[in-house]
Amino acid sequence: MNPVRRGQWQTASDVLTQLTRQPGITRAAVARTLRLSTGSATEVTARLRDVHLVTEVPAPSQGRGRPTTLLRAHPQGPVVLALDLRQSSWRSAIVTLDGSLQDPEYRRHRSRRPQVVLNNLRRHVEQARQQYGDRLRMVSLAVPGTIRDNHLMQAPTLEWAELDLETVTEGTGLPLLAGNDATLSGVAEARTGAAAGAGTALHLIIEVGIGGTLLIDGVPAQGASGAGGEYGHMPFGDRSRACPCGARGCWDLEIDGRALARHLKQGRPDDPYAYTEEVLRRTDRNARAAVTKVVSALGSGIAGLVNAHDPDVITIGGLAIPLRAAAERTFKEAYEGGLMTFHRGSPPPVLPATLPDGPLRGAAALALDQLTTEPAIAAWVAQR
Amino acid sequence: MNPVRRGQWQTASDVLTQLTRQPGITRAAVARTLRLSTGSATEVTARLRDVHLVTEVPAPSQGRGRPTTLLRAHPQGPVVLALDLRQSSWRSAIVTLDGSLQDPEYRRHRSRRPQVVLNNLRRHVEQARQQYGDRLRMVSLAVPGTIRDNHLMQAPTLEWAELDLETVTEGTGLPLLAGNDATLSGVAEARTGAAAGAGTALHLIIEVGIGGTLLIDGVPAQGASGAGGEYGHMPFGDRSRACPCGARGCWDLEIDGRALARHLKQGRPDDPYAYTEEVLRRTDRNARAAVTKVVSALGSGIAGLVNAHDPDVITIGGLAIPLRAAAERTFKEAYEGGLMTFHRGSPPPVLPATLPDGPLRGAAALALDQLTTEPAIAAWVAQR
DNA sequence: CTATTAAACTCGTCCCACGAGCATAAACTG
DNA sequence: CAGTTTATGCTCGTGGGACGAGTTTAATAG
Repeated sequence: MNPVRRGQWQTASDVLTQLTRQPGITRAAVARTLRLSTGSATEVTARLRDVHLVTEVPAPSQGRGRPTTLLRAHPQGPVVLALDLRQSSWRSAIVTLDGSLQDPEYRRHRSRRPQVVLNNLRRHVEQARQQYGDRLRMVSLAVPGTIRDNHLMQAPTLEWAELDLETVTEGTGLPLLAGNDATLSGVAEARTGAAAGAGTALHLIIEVGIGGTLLIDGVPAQGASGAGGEYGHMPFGDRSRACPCGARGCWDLEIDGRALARHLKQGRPDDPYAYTEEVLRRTDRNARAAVTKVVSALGSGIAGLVNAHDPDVITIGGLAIPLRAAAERTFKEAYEGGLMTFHRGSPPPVLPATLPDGPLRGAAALALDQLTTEPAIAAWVAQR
Repeated sequence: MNPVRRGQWQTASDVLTQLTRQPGITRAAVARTLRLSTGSATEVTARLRDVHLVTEVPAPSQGRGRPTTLLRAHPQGPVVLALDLRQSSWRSAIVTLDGSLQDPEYRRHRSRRPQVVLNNLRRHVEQARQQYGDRLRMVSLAVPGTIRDNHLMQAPTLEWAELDLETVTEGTGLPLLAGNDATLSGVAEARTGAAAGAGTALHLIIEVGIGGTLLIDGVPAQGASGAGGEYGHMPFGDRSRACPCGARGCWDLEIDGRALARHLKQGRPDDPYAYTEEVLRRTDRNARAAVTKVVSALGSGIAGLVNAHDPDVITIGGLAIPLRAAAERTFKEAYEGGLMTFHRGSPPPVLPATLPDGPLRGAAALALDQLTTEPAIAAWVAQR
């Protein structure tokens, strides 16, 4: 990376960051929020146009005054390939600087063997590389498992062993950004979803076990190697229970289908996700009691995390939404009861997540963060 | 705050930040780490000299070549008043941009009544204001309690009720930065102590209960209102036990003198800190067993936090150091046993904190962060 | 004393943010 | 419909400051 002249592209970088964070923003609005003079705004947009980073389209007029323009990603501008790997399928999209998703794809796995799946992804990357050439700058991948330095460490739902994910971009020279799906959906919520604008947000999602992330100004606390956010493996539960993760008393074991089955005195369900949905549909007393216990464990755990992190807002996703809905009162009691007294006056709201394609959007967002840095812009300009 | 010209004082700000983070750094070293050309280095230091922000003293020569200079805070440069309020005393120091502490003071409280103590602090602030005039830019205050927007919410050791701390700077127009002492000592450790250089660090300190903070690149995760870091109030403990904080099953209740007393079937000690030291001095079987239980709760709790945050390093302070030392083996087992399998290959090190005046230094560091921002520099220059 | 080395200084160049003044495109107004 | 109001965009002169090439300086090594 060549040394970039200090201050060069500084304002351009700020403008592009605004654009990714608020797609569809007008040029005048950018100038206002960045406190740019109209002269600077003219200049910086002209420069960004010249280097094929943005285009402008007339904005619908909003009252008096000369109408402004909407900033859009340039049709020959840089793009990111976002991938979302799930248990039985994967999806992808090409993402532009204004955060819009193009060429969405959805494919079911024919085989779930890691090599086969990764090979399919690699072919997809190569194809995008063919189609977009140098416009494709980065590949971002959401995975339902613990990620550490672009390696998959463990993936309970996929049932894969440790694995190097960089094979996906091998040979293309494209940088890869792999991340946990729960973390990435948290990023999406914190930027454009239910936690938009929050300084500190906590995102939690139940599928099999519970995952999540702490977000500070929209940036996930990923830890030393990117494995942060494994809230399911904090010892909120019964120490006599061993968790497949290797630890004991994990919260994970108290809040998903496995916990429900245990309360209902049944064996470990094959598919804890489907099993949870099943139990939620039941109306009998035993099922309700089991759900209540799980919801209580959920609420008090969240309260503990609120005590620790003091978030502005908590977003919950996956099964946490129907679980809470099935026992709102229990949730409220467990949540508020677990808070330190001074939080109870106005407990931070626990909101359902709103973005269905959260992991994909979050993956895209983190990749776009890279593209809008000064060095990345300078590299893009130099290469043209 | 006037709009500051974009990019103005950018490099100057970077240089000053370097100076606060590595006191005693040479001009040549700054230029290298910031990748400044020698021309820019000459220019920026000249400018900083002109506005009384730095001075240079000849550096001891280190081999061949023209000798460089050490950057020092200018004798007429801006300063911060750092205050560290403790249970039975308070201390203060004037801190300059190179992080050196001047005019250290140490006073015991004559009365512990909040109004009296705060009044003494206020008088001290006024005195510093007299002495330093406009050079004094900010007051930073470390408090052993939960802080929220410069209000003290609860302080178990001080036994104070809710309180507005801004009375301390009232009438002076000086900005106040109040923070929890454990959080601030974490800042100090992450900048110049045992966790120096860590991207993600976790700091935990046991006095009465356990406090701490998560630090990302030396910046504490303070949460929505600054009350983050109350790790003692996560439900790692027995849910049947109510905590004075209002919640149940708090970790706090498992790792300090109160826990030891419970294990030893004694009542709540008046001074849990002194009580812990007492028990640590005992060599009888009961005492050892009680300590072992507490150390085990400490180790497995830390493991849970490592699972959640994936820090590079954990620093422990206060009674956590002698407690662990009293049962190293138990600690290691509880800690490593509580980690997710993939962390066990190289568990993040748990290091004793090294800075005795951590809260004071951390308070100073956060205040200096403010002083070295571009707007603050511009304001300083404009005012002269 | 001379060569070597690392760092500082000088100066021309260029990028770009800003502000003042002017131009423009819409919506109101009578 | 013509004039007014309003928000925005454009032009251009100014100036700060980062950079790099070339030069100078102050130390050590031999």
